[in-house]
This record gives sequence, structure tokens and C-alpha cells, in this order.
Amino acid sequence: MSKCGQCIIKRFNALKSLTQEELLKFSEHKTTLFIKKGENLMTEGNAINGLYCIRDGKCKLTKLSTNGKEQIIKFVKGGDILGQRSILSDEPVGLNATALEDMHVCFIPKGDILDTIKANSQFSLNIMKVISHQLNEANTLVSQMAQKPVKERLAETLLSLEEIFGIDNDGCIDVVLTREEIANTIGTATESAIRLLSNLKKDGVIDLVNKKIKIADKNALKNMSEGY
Amino acid sequence: MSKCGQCIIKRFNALKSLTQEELLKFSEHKTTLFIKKGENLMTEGNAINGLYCIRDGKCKLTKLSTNGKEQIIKFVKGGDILGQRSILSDEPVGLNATALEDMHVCFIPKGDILDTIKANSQFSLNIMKVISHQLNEANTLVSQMAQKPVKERLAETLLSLEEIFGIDNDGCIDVVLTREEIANTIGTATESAIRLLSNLKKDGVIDLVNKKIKIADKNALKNMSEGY
DNA sequence: TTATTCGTATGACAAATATCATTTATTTTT
DNA sequence: AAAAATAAATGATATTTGTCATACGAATAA
Repeated sequence: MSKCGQCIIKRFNALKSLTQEELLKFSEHKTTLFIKKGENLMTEGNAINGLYCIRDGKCKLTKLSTNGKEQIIKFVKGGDILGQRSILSDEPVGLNATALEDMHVCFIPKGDILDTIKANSQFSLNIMKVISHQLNEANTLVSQMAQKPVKERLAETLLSLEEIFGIDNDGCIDVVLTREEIANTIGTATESAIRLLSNLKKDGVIDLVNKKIKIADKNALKNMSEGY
Repeated sequence: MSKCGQCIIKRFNALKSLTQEELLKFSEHKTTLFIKKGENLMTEGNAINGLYCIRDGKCKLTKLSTNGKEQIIKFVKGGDILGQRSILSDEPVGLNATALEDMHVCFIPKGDILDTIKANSQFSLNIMKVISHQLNEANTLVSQMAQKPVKERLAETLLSLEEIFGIDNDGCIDVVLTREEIANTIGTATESAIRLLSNLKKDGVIDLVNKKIKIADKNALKNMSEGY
């Protein structure tokens, strides 16, 4: 089993301010998980008793609306951390984390995290920074969902997917999503998402290569996302 | 000028874990502000260099969408704290805070707050708890905005306004909002909000008393907010 | 391999919501 | 108190978006 001290993941997130001793303690208590595509890493409403460190793989964070529809709130990838919100607020998990592809994840027990928060104020500040940033993102998303028509939200979403997952060798956004998942991200009916994507392809703004999407005209999408 | 140690506000929020010495330091450095109705306490995009403690008055937190429409993200009242997100993430303020009525506010400089976060881990945890809770609220709001039709969002909003502001002697929700502000909360056109409110009144679900709204049939609203 | 399911696609239509125009009430200013 | 500005209300209409039906290709299971 690998040691947290050697893990490259820790360079990219709030864990970067941990001392070698703290990381060693994490190593001793951590467990590693393999999550298959389609399985849940966290489930809405459940208690959580630790932090998940994504080593590799991608997942979607979703919420079930009271009328039974799934809303995708956020996408998560290797290097990201999950569960801090629930641990800190002492509330049940608010979102489902469902693997979009096979994942390797490390689990660090809550006690170790809370001890470290109390002892290491820089770590504490880093965690706050991450959550504060996420809060700002969520507020922006609220505004977009409420004020922008579906077409603008789709443009926005495509740009942000490229931002998050980057592009593969073919220049495609490096994630495979079904049309339904895209619809659940922008908050619309699957058919509407399909129609809009077809139009974007027809207009040469995007390209559909296998199961992936390639942005052909980023400027057009940027304008579209702002209503032009 | 009053002392933070005596301020009743501090019993209700993250400041409750502060020691008397820490509160004394805050008292020495704090300034008090009077914000008139319609004025901004914080402005989107600006830097902020401290924390605002609302002593009394109400304000709305809004965001200007890229297509120029105002979205109300949250309502804030006496006892609440503003600015922690921006201080912690070291990012500009993400939301406008505009007074809905005259407000009295205390301002505590950033340095004092950060010093205290480093020194008092319980205070630190409390702040994290508040932000984590807000993040969960925001995620829920994203889902509602994206998945629920306007009518359901209106019902939801009326219930949550009563929750936040309570009721006055006449049984009305204790806040005065224009129809435009209600529309900007639920993310719809002003005319649509007016029409839906008129219908709710016609159906006896709400009552319009002066400039305020009285919920006459809370159960009906609850059902409506869930799509029944 | 054939069936079966699932994801994608598209048309036709219905429902929800926005926009524009106009009127009336209410508040603010002069 | 009159005038002007702002807010609320409502009708008519356009636009957006959702729903239902159907078809077809691709993946998956029997």
C-alpha cells in the first residue's frame, strides 16, 4: 500500500499544507477503494465518516430533486477531495457521487482530519479556501440556472467541461457523458439537449467524435453563453 | 460605542466560540456602519477587508447575470455574518449585499479575523460549519432552479421567506419585497411572478396585506412546491 | 446470432414562460 | 394638491421548452 507522503495528489489540493508526520498518520489509517463505473462513492442523505481523495477516475455529483429528476451539480476528477463539506458541517452528505468511469480512491477517517484541522491552522485555512471557492461557484451556478435560457446554459456547460477535463489527442473534451447526463447538467429535457447539440453540430460549433464532443468554435460558444 | 463582548448578536453565529479577550480585541478595532435602504453593503467584484456583522435590518444578496439580469441568491438578517467567504478564499466579493431596509452593521477588520482563526480552532471549525452549510443550501438551490417549474419555485420561495423572516402581528411574512424582487428570487419575469401571486390569492393560498404576503394555506404551498 | 435493451435522433404537438402593450394603483416629488 | 415616477395588474401574443410518439443504430445479454 502506498504512502500518503509520496502521493502526488496531495500537491494539488488542501492537503498540500500537511506535514510529513501528519501524512504518515493518514497513511496508517487510510484505506483504498476501487469504485466501478456507475457505482456510488457517496449517497445523498447518508452519513460519512471520512474524506475521499480521488486518485484517478471521474465522477458526477448529483442531487435528486423532490420531483424525482436528477440534477448534476458538479464534476470531480483525480486530485479532487470529496466529503469535506459533510464532515465539517456535521450534516449528512448532500450529493450523490457516482463514478463516470472506474475510480481509485483513498479514504481518510474523519477523526484524523478533524485532529489535523485543530492542530494545523494552515491546513484549516486551505480547507476553508476550497469550500469558500466552491460556495462562490455554486452561487454563480444558481444565477445561471435561474436567469439563462437552455441554449446559453448548454454553451456554458460545454466550455466548463473542457475546462475541467481538458482535451484528448483528438481535441475532444476528455469525458464521456450520455445526452441524458448533459441534459441533467443544464437542467433540461434529454430531447432538448439532443436537439441543441444537433444544431450546434450543424452550425459547425461542435463536432461529435465517437462518444465525445469536440469544441470547434470556442468563441461562438462563449458568445452564445452570454446570450449573443 | 458598544462592546462586542456584550453584543447579543454573537450568541447566534460563528462568533459564539470567541473568548472574552478575542471579543475585546474585536471591539477595539471594529467600526459601526449605518446603511440606508437601497444602499450596498458589499459590491460584486470588489475586494473586502473584513467581516460584517448585521446588528439589525435586512438585505438581499444578488448576482448580476452576464445577460444583465439580477438574481437574488440569499436573504440576510440581523445576527447573520457577511464576508467570510471572500475573506477566506481571498477572492473578490461574489455577491452584492443591498439593504432592503435601513441597517446597522459592525465591521471587523480581516486581520483580526484571520489571527483568531489561526489561534482558536473552535472558532475556525464554527466558520467552516457555517460555510459548509451555506454550500449545501446553494447546491440545493441549484437543483431547484434547474429542475422545478416557476410555480413550484414560487411556492418554495414563499415558504422559505416565512422561515427566514418570520411573521409579524398580522401573520404576514415580515419582509417587504417588490414583485420584481420576488421574480428575481425565483428566476422569472416580473409579470409571471405577479400572475402567479394573483392566482395564489384567488385560490386562497395566500393573502396580500398592504405590501406584505400572508401565507393562508401552508400545506397547499408545501404540496405545490413539490409538484402536486 | 438473435433478441433485447439502451442511447440517440427527430417530428408533432402541448404547455410553460417571456415579451410587449396598456391600464390602474401607489408612492414620491414638486 | 398636482404632477411625475414607480409599481402592480392584466390581456394578447410570441417564443421557449417539455412531452409523447416513433424510428433507428449500437451495445449487451440470452
